[in-house]
Amino acid sequence: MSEPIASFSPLYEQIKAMILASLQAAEWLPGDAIPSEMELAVRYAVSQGTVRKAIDELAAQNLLVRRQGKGTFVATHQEEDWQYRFLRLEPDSGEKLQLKNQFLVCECGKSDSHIAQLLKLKAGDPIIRIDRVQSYAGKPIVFEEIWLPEGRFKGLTLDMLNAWSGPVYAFYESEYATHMVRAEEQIKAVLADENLALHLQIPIGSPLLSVERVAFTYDNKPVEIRHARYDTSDQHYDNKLN
Amino acid sequence: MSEPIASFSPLYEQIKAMILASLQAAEWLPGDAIPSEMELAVRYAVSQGTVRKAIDELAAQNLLVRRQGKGTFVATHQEEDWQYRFLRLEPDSGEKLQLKNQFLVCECGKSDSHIAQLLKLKAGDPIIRIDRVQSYAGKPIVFEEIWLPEGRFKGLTLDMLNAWSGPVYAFYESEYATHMVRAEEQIKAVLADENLALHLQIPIGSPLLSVERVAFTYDNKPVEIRHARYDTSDQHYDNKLN
DNA sequence: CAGTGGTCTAGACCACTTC
DNA sequence: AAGTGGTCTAGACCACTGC
Repeated sequence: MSEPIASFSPLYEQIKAMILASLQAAEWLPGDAIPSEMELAVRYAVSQGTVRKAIDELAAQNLLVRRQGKGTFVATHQEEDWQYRFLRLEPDSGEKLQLKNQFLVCECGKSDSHIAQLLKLKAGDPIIRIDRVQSYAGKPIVFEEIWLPEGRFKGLTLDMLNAWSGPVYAFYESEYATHMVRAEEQIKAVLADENLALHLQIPIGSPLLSVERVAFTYDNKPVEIRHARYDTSDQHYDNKLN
Repeated sequence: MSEPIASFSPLYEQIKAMILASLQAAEWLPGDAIPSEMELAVRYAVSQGTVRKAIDELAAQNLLVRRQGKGTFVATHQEEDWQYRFLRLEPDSGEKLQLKNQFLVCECGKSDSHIAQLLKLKAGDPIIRIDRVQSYAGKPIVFEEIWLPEGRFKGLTLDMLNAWSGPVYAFYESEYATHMVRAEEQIKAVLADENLALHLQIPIGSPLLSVERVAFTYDNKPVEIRHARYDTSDQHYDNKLN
């Protein structure tokens, strides 16, 4: 009888947990429809309203997408309007940002202690390091370093990346069954060093936005580190506060 | 019979609109409890569940705060944990940021066309301009210019600001019945000019985060412009992406 | 027309706060 | 014990999609 510590957990939370487990277990894949509310209600032996509340919250977290008349779908970075869901950079003009990708480096190495800690690995664990430049209107405006745990992204090569057109998160999804759910960014202002100046074709000492991102999958596991530098001469980082 | 354009509006949306209207009309003030779900259900002649859904969404937007057993309250910037709800700056150390305020300027003038446009005024309309510096651990790290429409903030003086201890948004709330609901920020990297270098006690040419904010009240009306510069040597702008 | 999600209701009961 | 929000149910009906 001793219901210990966590004093009380509503039914819909348990349903949420079970749906989440199915997502983690890849029982339903990104883009797929999950079973209807009625089916899930039967499966979990609860009322439709309870399933509904569970799905509502998962949809609010952007893990699921509801489409009236059609069903409820697993969120995917492949979708049109999801393409650059985590990108907050925006031209000052208000136009839509269209980025052109160029991958420069993709090599395997050993992680230093900083990256290892962020990815919850041990220092020295094998890691993939990618460099890329992104251009807008012919001008390079983003230089980005990416670190991935080699275990989850075995066999990744520069050629695969350059063959891919579209967002990197869609690539991870389709090639490595890894769906990014959320991310945390830490932003600073820095000065361009020689290397950055070269890649972004700007003078040394130009101000740049430094954006360090950790991205997470379903189980809240960090699986990607990014360190981007944005040239914000003609664009800005856009943020809504609620 | 001609239900025109907006084809369909659920009941709870209409309830939301009516609650919002009461908030705008200051029928319930920040910090106050609004009537119970049952009372509202009677008032609007709908079921409790419908009122509930309306309140749920307003609470999700941080306009209302639910407290089990106590009631539902109008959100306020006076609350402990709401003090710096819109401030995303955070020490790299992970400690809690404790800012010390110093107001430098508070003067009335005429708005230029840029500020006027953002505040939806006419160029030349009277406007209040405030400068301040904020320090952490004895070091000045934020320089901020603030613009307010003179109409809504009549009689604001430098002395009033310096007499106030606490967040500016709590001040607006208690002195000018103006509650901020959301804000939009545009962030860039810039270099410190002579003036900024002086205020932040850093070398000219140091990299700074430029943060331009527009803050809105209930009716989606912009009522405050801020242009802040953050020294991000030992702190960063923290952002969560979902 | 059948199937999906979306809205609305009415009622029971639980958890938390206050008196 | 009374009052608040929180959970759960069962059932009716509406809106949208696709066959």
